[in-house]
Formats: sequence, structure tokens, C-alpha cells
Amino acid sequence: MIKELFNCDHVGRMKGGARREQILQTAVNLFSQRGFKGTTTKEIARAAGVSEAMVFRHFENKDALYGAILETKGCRDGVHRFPWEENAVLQSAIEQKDDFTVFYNIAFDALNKHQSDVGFMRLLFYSALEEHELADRFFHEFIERIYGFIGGYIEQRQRDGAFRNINPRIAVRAFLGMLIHHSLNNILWDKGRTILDISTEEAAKNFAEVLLDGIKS
Amino acid sequence: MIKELFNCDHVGRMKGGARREQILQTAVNLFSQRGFKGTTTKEIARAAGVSEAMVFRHFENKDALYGAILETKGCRDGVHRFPWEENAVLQSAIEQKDDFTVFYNIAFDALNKHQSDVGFMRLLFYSALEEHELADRFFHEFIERIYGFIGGYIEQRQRDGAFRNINPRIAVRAFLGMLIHHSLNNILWDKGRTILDISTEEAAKNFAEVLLDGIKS
DNA sequence: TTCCGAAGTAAGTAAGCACTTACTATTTTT
DNA sequence: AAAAATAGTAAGTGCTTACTTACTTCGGAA
Repeated sequence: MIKELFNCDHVGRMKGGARREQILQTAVNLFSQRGFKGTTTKEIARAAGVSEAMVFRHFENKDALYGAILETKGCRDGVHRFPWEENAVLQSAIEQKDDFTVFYNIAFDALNKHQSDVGFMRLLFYSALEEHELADRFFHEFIERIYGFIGGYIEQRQRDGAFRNINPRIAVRAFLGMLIHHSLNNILWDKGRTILDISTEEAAKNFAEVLLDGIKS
Repeated sequence: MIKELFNCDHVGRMKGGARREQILQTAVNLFSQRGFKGTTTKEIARAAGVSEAMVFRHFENKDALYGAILETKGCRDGVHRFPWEENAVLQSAIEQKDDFTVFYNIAFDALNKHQSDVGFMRLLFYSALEEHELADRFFHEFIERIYGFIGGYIEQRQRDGAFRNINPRIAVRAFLGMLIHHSLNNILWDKGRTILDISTEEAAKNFAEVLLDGIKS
């Protein structure tokens, strides 16, 4: 019944769809490690256990392969599913205006997501530097919605008199800055955690506290 | 009297040192736009207005050219000159324990530095992603000193009872996060400033305030 | 059992890459 | 003015790249 579409350690002959998926995943790993220009189609083929010609049977050219990655990752694999859409704890915390729980959950969620898909994070940075159009679209769609969401909550709490008078978007930038920079540090510069070695929980708790104390009335 | 060492729009024959410098600057521009692997030695030569062989007369190989960039940028051009080493206002603010002025100045200095050398910032990100060893060394030397410096000030103010009990390095990460993420946004994702358009002064003021309110007793 | 289409490959190709060689043109030194 | 040193190039080298061609192997439906 279950079509084993994602059986990746399969060795022999595979169905078209499955092989395509496997090449795609292999490419994500390699692109994220070495960048687009730093990865050869031969390497991708080897890592996927097929000949180079198979890569070009499934994807018209190297660029199309890259495009397919952003398409799949961006549209299908939950990067467009936002924290508030399925986090019940967060939802109720917002309703009850439990500020700490709200910001703690956003932080914890984000940090976990970054950590669980380091490959995709690296890929996004590469494509931002390489100024790939799809990366541009992705960022604007995603980040703009995040600013709208968190910014909206802050505005409401300002109207309640709970937060002081600060441009909500600056507060969002400060908060996202802590989160993204922390993840970036762990992914890019301080993989051995020599400068700062803390758990995701501790990071989320501290960042939420700093921001809340920093913007409350 | 003045040796025109930096005359870059010079067309004819140049002295060795000047040509070397010019090739280096050309390489910075191209590497920062397209990355190390995405830039060819032929492109560098063309952009510098010389034949490819000249690039290899001045630099043993492409890697050496990259190394020379980090060397020059890191050691000569003020990236290793830290804010506190020549900022008199900051120095006296530290002595007087004027917290806002301390953090405002650090923020303002950093944001300005980022903005004035976008090319180098992009280059650093590229090299972090491409995992160039020299970039690794650069980051550790530079960032570790920053953490030591700001973290040290926070520790002292904690002993004074002015700041609450928080891991100073977490506070530093939060603060640097705001600054670096803000610059990164302006450089990479939101060049048109559609999400948030504020001056450097405003950013520095707000980030300093959020952090200070966030960690004070 | 045959036979067709899809999965797969070995061995190319032309262009591009970092880097070299063998040379000429222009200063600078003697 | 001759010699030495420096700035410069055109035209390569061998290797790697993205991509193709012409072919073989296999699974499953008739």
C-alpha cells in the first residue's frame, strides 16, 4: 500500500519519481555544503549512486535542479507553515496575553527549525548572496509575514499599555536578530560552541526575557 | 612626492606595488559579488585591465589572492582595530559607567562599519559558507575579542549591581544579534528597506535601549 | 514469451578553468 | 648607450565542467 517514494538507501533500479526525489535531496546536501558553483553535477550523481546522465534526465540543467530545490523546500516542506498556524500553546498564550509564553514559544520554535534543517539554512544564505530570484521571493513572502504577525502582537500589547512606545518593527528586528544570529553562529562560525554553549531552551528563555524586559512599560 | 599608489583608473604601465594593490581591490569587488568559486582569474584580470598572467605574477595562485585580501582587510584596514581602541567617547563612557553611551557607541560604530564596507561583509559571509580556513581564523580572533570586551563590561556592571544576573555572553549574543542581523537585512534581503527603514542613529539608540532595559536590575 | 517503454550507463564533446611558458616593451641602473 | 631589471602579453597546458549521444538492461502488461 505504502509507496516507498522516499526509500533513499535503495540500491538497484528505482521508479522515476523516487529517483528524482533522491537526486533532489542529495543535491540539497551538497549545495548546502559547497554552494551552487562549488558542487559539480558529477558529485551529485556519484552521491546519489547513479550516472551523471540520470541527473540530466530528471532535471533539464543544473539551474533547474537548483530551482526545484527552492520550490520543493519553500512550498511543500513546511517553511511556509508558520509557527502560529499549528502551535496550540502559542495560540492560547496569545489569547491570554501571556507575553513570556508567546515569545518563548516563537523563539523555541524558530531555533529548533533552524537546527533541524541546517542544510536548508545554508542554502538560503548561499542563494541570498548569489542573489537567486527565487530566494528573494522566498524571503519577502516569509519574513514579511513574520514581521506582520509578531509586530501585530506587539502593537496590541502597546494599546493595552503593557509595552512601551517603540516602533514594533524595530522590536521584531531586535528579537529576530537574536534568534537568527544565534543560529547563524552555531551553523557557521562557532560550530564547536567555544564562544557560547547553551541549550535551545536556555537560549529561547533568555532571548524572550531580554526582549520583554527591553520593551515592557 | 606623493607616490600614486592607489591610482586605479591609471591605464598604462604601473609600478609593481600599485598594480598589485589594484588587482587586490578588483578581486575584493568580484569575490564579494560572485563568491570565490564564482569568480574566475580571467574576470579579475579583465576587470583590472591586465592579462591573466599578471595576476599570477603578483599572487602565487587564486588561494593566495584570497588570503592576501583577508590579510590586508583584516590587519591593515581597521577591522582589527577595535571600537574601544580609538573611540574617546566610548572610553570615557566606560570609565564613567554611562551604560547607554557605551552601548549606543558600540552599536553606532558597528552599524557604520558594516554599511561602509558592504563588499567586505559579503566576502566574509561567502567565506564562512565556503569554509575557507583563513576566514575561520579571522572570525575567531575578531569575534572572541568582541565577546571578551563587551562581556567584561557587563560582568563589571553586574558586580556593581547595575545589571541583573544573566550570562554575559548571552547578553552579548543578543546585542550583536540585533546589530549584525540589522546590517544583514539591509545588505542581503531588504535592500529597498521595505520592511524597516530607519537611520543608523535610530537603530543604534533603539537596540541599546532594548538591551539595557533587558538586562538591567 | 514477447516486446515496449522506462531506467540506466559508458564514453564522449565543446567550452571553461587555474595556471605556465616563452616572449616583447619599457624603465632604471651603470 | 649598453646592460639589467621590471611590466607586460599572446598563446598555450592539462584538467574539469556542464551537458549529450548512442547504446544496454530491466520490469511488467498483453
